[in-house]
Amino acid sequence: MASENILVCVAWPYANGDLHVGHVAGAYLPADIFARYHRLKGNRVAMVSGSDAHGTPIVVRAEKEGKTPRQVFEYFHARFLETQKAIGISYDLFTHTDTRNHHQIAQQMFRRLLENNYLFKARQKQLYSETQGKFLPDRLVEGTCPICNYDKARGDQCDNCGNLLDATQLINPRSRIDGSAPVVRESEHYFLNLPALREALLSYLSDKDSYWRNTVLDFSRHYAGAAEPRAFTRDLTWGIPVPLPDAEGKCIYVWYEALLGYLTATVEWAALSGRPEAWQDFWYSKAGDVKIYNFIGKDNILFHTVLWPAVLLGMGRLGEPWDGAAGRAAEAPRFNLPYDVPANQYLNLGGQKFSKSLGVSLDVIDLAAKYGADPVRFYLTSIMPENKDADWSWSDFAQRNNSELLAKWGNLAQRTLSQIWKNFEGRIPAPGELSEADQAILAQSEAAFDDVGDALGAVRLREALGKAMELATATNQYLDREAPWKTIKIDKARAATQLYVAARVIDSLSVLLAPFIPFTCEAVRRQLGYTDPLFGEQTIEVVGDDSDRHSVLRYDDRRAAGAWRPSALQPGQPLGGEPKGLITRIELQEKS
RNA sequence: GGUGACGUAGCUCAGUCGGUAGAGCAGGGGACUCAUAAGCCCUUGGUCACUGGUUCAAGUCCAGUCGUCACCA
Repeated sequence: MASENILVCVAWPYANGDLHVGHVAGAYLPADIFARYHRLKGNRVAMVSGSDAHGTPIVVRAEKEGKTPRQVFEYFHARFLETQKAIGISYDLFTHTDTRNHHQIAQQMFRRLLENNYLFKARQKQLYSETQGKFLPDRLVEGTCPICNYDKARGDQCDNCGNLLDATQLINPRSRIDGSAPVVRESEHYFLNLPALREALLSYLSDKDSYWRNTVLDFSRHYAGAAEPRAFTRDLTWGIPVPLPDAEGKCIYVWYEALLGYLTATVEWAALSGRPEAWQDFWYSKAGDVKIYNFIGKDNILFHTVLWPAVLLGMGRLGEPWDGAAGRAAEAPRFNLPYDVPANQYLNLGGQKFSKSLGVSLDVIDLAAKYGADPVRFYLTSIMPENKDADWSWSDFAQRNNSELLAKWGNLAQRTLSQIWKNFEGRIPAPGELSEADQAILAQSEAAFDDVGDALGAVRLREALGKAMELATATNQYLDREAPWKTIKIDKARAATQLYVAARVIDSLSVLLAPFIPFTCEAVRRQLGYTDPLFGEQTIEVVGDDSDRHSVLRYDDRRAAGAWRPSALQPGQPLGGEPKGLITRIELQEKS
């Protein structure tokens, strides 16, 4: 089968607060599972994301803490790198939006959209703070709600009656920064002409019925069909400046340049890999063998299914050369649009939304350190909010870990390998003739590569994990029926065959489960005596020259030897030492 | 307010073209003992949110209600 190019785009975390398990369950983990599967499958994979470094909340936080916006975002960016490494999110590149590369391409985007007439200027009324000498973002204004008279309504929405507001309608508006009263001023902005792209967007959305989630599709179509122009610029200081002489003090609206990060991160990844053109293999459709997947949370759906495709369509004839030197080729390739946007719902904690300010949070690094990355990954996959919101429960976490991950998978490897270790000098025993039962379980393990693979390919991850676990259960059943611990007392050759068969299925399982619980699977692989790893290595590196130095997460796959195919375990292979338990029991005390 | 999705056993979820509900875990019972008191076998749990409609027949289609969530100047 021809190999595919799979671009795994992951939502960009906003760098003004730590990540929590909700983020992991919603976007990063599903993306990682999916990317690992495709790597094992032998496809060309690039998984990219980064920190969203710009925008108002970072400026506000910086002002509050007496820091620069850069200091704030760099602090969280560094923590993002550690967090994602700890939980094993295998980005080919996790960068950020304040790189030279990103700035340059974002300004290119703006120019091309303007040239192609998808941006137009219009005046907009906005609240202006005279004490601060700048326009106030809606959310930084407070006042009395014109609908319900609640006196602490925010500029974008009233928390009391729930209605969306226009900040200029607020009665007695005041700045949330210094309490002063802002005035209404007109400001000129660029707007993205979505109506002009409506037909193209609806056409793009027209063939997604068979595989898009129903939480995504109808919603997107409805919005695309009624799309109005949307502001593309903001009066901001911390962002990417609009590249026009008469646009001082205006930046590209942070959402659009953050979305562009999928493209700019791929460009940066290609450059760092020493093949600067490689990004085109994912973004320009040459042979129809490219698929772009966007892993996001449900709050971001419209941005990825409508606004981002609109930008890509609008840039449309952007040619090959980013420097523009070669001009616009008449037949320049078009950008690939997202093939699938498998948006997840939310993961809550004790029925409440994750919220740092309310103390509703779970630190990912802590969890990984205390319980191991795989138990957390396993549990989060089991409850992954693919169709509806899910809830983190400590008792459920412990139960899943002890009764499923440990009992079925960890124990299966342990019981098999320890018998081999004790009775066959620590080497994979040589099988004799295979019985029907032996052949049946081996056949089941081979079929699992298709079953589990199909579900993974369709981004039905919970289902895929369930199917892989079924094989583990079947193998436990096989062992109980065959009882090699009894056989060995009367027929050692037969016991050798039984344990060889079990070890071989476990070897297959170490691949089938690897996308979900890579750390445990690597450990089993080492115990089976392999010396090369399934996956590559994640590293945090500093890249760029003096004026553009930044830290990134990278993935080096040169040693990766894993392949999505049934085990060909060699008899005689020495085990990698005395088998040890893979999973630790979780005993719950105080937490519920 | 508008749009969309979701609401099935204690928990997490399946239910394809409509034919009176399934799995894993938890709970109960049993035989074994290689294994981290794990594994295996058997088993108890459901007015499928509510109301009305279409139909010989609805968890499954239609309308409405309630609840949850997200998005929308």
